[in-house]
Amino acid sequence: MPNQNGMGPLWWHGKFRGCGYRITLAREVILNVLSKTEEHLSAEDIYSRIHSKHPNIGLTTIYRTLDVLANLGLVYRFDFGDKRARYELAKGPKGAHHHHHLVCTGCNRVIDYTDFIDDEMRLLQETEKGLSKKYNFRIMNHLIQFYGLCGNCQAKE
Amino acid sequence: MPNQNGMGPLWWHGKFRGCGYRITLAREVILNVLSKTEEHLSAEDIYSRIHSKHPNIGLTTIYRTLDVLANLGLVYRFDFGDKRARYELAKGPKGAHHHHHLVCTGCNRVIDYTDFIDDEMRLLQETEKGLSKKYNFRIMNHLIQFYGLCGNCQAKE
DNA sequence: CCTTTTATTGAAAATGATTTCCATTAATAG
DNA sequence: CTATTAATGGAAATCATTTTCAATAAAAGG
Repeated sequence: MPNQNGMGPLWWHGKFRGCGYRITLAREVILNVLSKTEEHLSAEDIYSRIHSKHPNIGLTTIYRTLDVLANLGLVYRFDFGDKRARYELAKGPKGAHHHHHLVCTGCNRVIDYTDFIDDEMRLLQETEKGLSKKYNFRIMNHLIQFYGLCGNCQAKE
Repeated sequence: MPNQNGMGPLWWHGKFRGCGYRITLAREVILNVLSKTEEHLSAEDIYSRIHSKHPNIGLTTIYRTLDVLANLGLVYRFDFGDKRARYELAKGPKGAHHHHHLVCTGCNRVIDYTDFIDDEMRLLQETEKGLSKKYNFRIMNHLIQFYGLCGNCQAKE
């Protein structure tokens, strides 16, 4: 039985192999960083966190790996308005809580929220069903974000 | 009385002046292009459409104007995954229909939909109210997009 | 209408995140 | 263990967007 969180064959190895991708150190390390943080890391963020321990892993590889991961659906890519892509594990071994984002347009801070998610999901599912049929569109994913000013940035006004 | 759609002082002149911005030919022309299309134009798209008639309006000005317009809330900026910002008039003189987007990840085509918008808006308003209070966040805007494959791209699979 | 103030502009150069190139390395099949 | 070929890193290239800076032109005040 594949291990769900610790040592041994990791949960994502199967998916990787199934798609013809190889398991490499860089990929292990990158997924490991992502699975250990709640933050929304950019490619360079990941590079920095890795570099001291793995000086031989280049930034290019990080970009490439994030691309693969996003294509496999293991990682979500977001744009929070700070001119660089930011990434989040789609679903950790324990199944991360589904959430959406509040994005502060003042300081680019991002707050994850799970409130109202159930209502949102219910509506989204209905909407997706309706839209799929009407527009002959196979919906794979959705994005919901709220933009505004966080407490700090409101004070600065 | 400011004219709502034709000649004379345009609906947005007041807002512009009020914020200390000047009314210039470039801005007139750019807003005019945006108000006459249903498409989601990029800065370069606008440049192309303008250039033959106004060869003296530079791309830089278009970027700058779109920035001003977005800051004023007259225009929305979107990322549909084709590596360039795309713009849409927030609300024409006649009050454009509020809508959201279906984005095809295969060909980057975008479909505007208005279906379910009422239900969405109702939920969004409740959610916004709750989130504003809980996180002390002043919500100014939201983004909802669905990603998937359009009919054409499904066929190509 | 004319002058002054200063926002706006265009062209060229700079920026910076992301990609591409290509020779080298290493994961996997057999 | 060897052959096959995906993966890698470093340097160079891309390319949308910004910045710089001198020239232009709105708008305000006579």
